[in-house]
Amino acid sequence: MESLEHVLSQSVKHFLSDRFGLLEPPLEFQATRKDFEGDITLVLFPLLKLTRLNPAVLGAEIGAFLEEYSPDVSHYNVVSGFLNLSISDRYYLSFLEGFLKVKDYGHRTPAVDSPTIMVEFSSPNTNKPLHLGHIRNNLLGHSVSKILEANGNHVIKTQIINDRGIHICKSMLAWQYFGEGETPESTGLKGDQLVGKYYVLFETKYRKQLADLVAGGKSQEEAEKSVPLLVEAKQMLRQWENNDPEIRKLWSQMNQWVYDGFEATYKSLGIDFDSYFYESETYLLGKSIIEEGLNKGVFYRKEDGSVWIDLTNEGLDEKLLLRSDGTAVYITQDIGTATQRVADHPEVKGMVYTVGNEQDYHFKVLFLVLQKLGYSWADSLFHLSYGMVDLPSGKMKSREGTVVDADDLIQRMKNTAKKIAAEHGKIEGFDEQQRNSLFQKIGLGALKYFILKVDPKKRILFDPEASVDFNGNTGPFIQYTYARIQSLIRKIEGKLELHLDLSLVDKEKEILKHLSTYTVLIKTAGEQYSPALIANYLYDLVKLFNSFYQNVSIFGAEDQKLQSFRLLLCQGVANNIESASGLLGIDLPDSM
RNA sequence: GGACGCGUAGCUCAGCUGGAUAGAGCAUCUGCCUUCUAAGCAGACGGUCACAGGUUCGAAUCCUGUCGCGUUCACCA
Repeated sequence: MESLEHVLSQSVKHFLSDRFGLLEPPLEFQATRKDFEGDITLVLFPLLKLTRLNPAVLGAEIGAFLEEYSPDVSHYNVVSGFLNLSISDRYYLSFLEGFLKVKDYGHRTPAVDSPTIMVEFSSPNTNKPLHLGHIRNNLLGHSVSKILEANGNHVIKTQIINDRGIHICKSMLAWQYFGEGETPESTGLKGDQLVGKYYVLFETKYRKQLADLVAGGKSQEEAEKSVPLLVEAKQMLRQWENNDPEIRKLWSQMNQWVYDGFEATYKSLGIDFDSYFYESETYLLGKSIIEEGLNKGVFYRKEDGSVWIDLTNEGLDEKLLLRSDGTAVYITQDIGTATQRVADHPEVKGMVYTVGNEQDYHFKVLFLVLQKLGYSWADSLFHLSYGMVDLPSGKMKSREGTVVDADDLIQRMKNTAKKIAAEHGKIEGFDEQQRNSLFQKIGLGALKYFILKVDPKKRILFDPEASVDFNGNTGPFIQYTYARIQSLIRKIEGKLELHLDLSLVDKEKEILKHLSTYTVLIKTAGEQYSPALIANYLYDLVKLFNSFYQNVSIFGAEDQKLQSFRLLLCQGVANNIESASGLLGIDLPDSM
């Protein structure tokens, strides 16, 4: 179905062309403001100069034309420079008819030849558990994946796991010294929590040794270089790089513990991946591409042997790509990983990197490098950059123990859901399993919505003391509305038929108007990689619905036709809540 | 110092490529459960859209400058 705006544009263009000879007139439609009569408004200002008419006259001419020739326009009024058009109820009713016919109205199903986009998110280190920052990353990446799918793309969800380096050696070393053979099984701890415990222990012991050295008369600088634990950790990293079997074995085992732990967290977040890349397998990649770039003259070599790219023409700096000793730096590896991904998945046409905004500069450089190397896919790279999640006390710092642990937080959200549900007392008939599933849905719904409703590029202030709200502009509000509708739907007897010759009240029409913007919303959310737009849409929808629900009687409708329509309207809203919530990864309960 | 991002009600946030009197939630205060789920609805209170210029019929939105907050500019990742 063509959008209303499109249909009206065509008519108005027709008119302006016949009447004034205007071929490409600037037409700007917007929703009519509440205080005025009408549904959709044409802004006349841009047309005044071109037609040499004053707004009242021009508005009346266009309005009269539409009223006569457009079946959708029932009447019009002109207020200052705005032509307000009232749209017929029939239009909205037939819109609903079409809306109900398809599942996930407004979403496009990927076709065989649709583009494939790789979305990277999460990408954790393997030395400690996930925290609140990762939660934002995961929720964003996962939601954007779904939004891109809804826009008709194939999506491969992936991550690059930072599984090697000094950080994991620290955990390994501390475990060797102090672990006494502890395992997730023996302690009952999640694997990532266990490994994280030894990382923290390493840091504690390290600082103790450092302090002792300084107290023993060494300078700070000298001491930092000679702390025995750190020296050993570095030694361990060298052994790892030399493929020392013992070290590799321990490394594999501890990483596996961490992966199992991460999977449990992903599972409770409702998140999954299609492919995994490991830094241990990709960190050596990229060097050959640097050689290529040298040959092409994209890069240059300094006297000491290091390789650089000059980005001063792009307003950036000169950037190191390969150390003078020939070893790779961070970006070397990223160049390698990107090309590896396309080698593994030749169908990939674009990539999205979900990484915090502190790496904005890095990705600018990376994308420029890849473009200059001439890869066809390099123009379709996007850094999904997001703001930090800060605490009232400032930045989260693992060293100061102010990190909000992901598993803890999820558990706390569930507990809050449980507490509030108990206060409401509406779940008497639920068995244990139903209750748990409900608390899970609501607690996580609250958390996901809380994080996703904020524009990705803004930082989020998160106060762990002031618990996330469950009233107002929240996930549970949306879930609650859905549950209310399900309760209505359960009461339906017989088959519902939609008649198009009804007269609608404002509250009904407002909902239909809102639903009719969904298709454009999905497109915009995809273009802007923004789950926040979906969240805000959902909130507006649910608010409109609740106002309708509380002010218009559904089963008390005057006649059968009207009752059927209202129930179908509820059905449409429920379907739409389901579609949109799905894009945010928010699950919906049938009752709560 | 250069670059990038942000600055809207006491707090947390919306405000699309400029459009009518800047919107929600939380908090505070009023009403509404004998009728479809009150995690709700109806309403009140609350704003020099950081500041100053500019562009124009019109600016929270675009441009310039200033201030504030954050990030970044490593042969770290």
